[in-house]
Amino acid sequence: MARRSAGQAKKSVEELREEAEALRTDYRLEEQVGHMLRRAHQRHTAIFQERMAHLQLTPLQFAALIKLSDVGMASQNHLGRLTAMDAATMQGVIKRLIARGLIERRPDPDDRRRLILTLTTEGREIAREAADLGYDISVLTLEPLGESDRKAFMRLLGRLAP
Amino acid sequence: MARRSAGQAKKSVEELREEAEALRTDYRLEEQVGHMLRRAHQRHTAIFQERMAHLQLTPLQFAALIKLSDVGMASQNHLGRLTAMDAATMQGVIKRLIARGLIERRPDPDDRRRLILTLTTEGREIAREAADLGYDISVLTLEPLGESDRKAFMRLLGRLAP
DNA sequence: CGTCCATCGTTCGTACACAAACAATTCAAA
DNA sequence: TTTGAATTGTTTGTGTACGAACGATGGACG
Repeated sequence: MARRSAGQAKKSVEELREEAEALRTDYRLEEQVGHMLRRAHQRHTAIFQERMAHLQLTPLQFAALIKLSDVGMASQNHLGRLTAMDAATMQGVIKRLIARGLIERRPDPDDRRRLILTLTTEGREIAREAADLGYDISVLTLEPLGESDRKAFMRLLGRLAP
Repeated sequence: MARRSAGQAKKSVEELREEAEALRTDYRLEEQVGHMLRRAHQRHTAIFQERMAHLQLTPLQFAALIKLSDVGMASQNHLGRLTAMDAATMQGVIKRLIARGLIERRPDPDDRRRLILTLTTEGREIAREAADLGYDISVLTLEPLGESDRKAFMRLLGRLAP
């Protein structure tokens, strides 16, 4: 894991200083997975924002809409798990979608803890339209890669996002 | 019950329904780059948080610290560009690092718009310690991949984060 | 010399992201 | 059957993320 120098008995101050120096410039931020993942994600959301501008949907609102259209209905927490959002984040996302009239929320008669979410008619329309754009956005995001690189990347990325 | 006859002029209700179904499930959220990038990034920050817990550094605070230790000194906007943060985000990150006494800020005598950032002694120490952990975190993040897959992934990811 | 334009840092508003604590409810095990 | 653990949704607090507008400064141009 962290760099360890080969086992030697004693090290001079010089050697220690040199090692420390090497260690300092050795770690390059722009080559680290985390930083690159963040930047790739930044680029993707920029593309997303641009293509989804006229629908005024954020990536998370989009995800919730699409997923809800898949499963028909779901409780808040359940939809959150399906879209990889925690309950607190879901709170805000759903609130805004309800305010826009794309989603409806009603209590579950069988379990009074639950709130059942469904799409409104308008929500269904927007979801359909958005899914089309979603496809374009994915293509644009992967544009810098050739066909086979694209497949390879998606396969590997899938293993880092279990 | 629905018998599927090959190529016919008219389509049965069954067939139309099946097509619609196929179309609906055609766009699968969990297979889209954006969603997977987001989840991979989530996983990485979880690993980061865990390993960096005792230093109490967030990924962005870490990035600013490391980069500033690389370049010695920088204006806020400049450091922001080096770490891929916009000016508004930088504001908060720097504010918290100054509050913790890891960074110092003083006006640039040559350009009165600029604020020059430098590490404090403690900031330098923390940066050094954090860089070590940074290695571990990168390794852990890429752990699900084998050696050659790791290299391939980083190469491809680099093209999506220009 | 003045004017226009870019850059610097700041603030405001919106939207994630998630830990932590909470009340209400459900469910399982003693 | 009653106690206790787990689940559901909510709120609070901290920290990104970024568009948009702002005042102050600097530099290039005619």
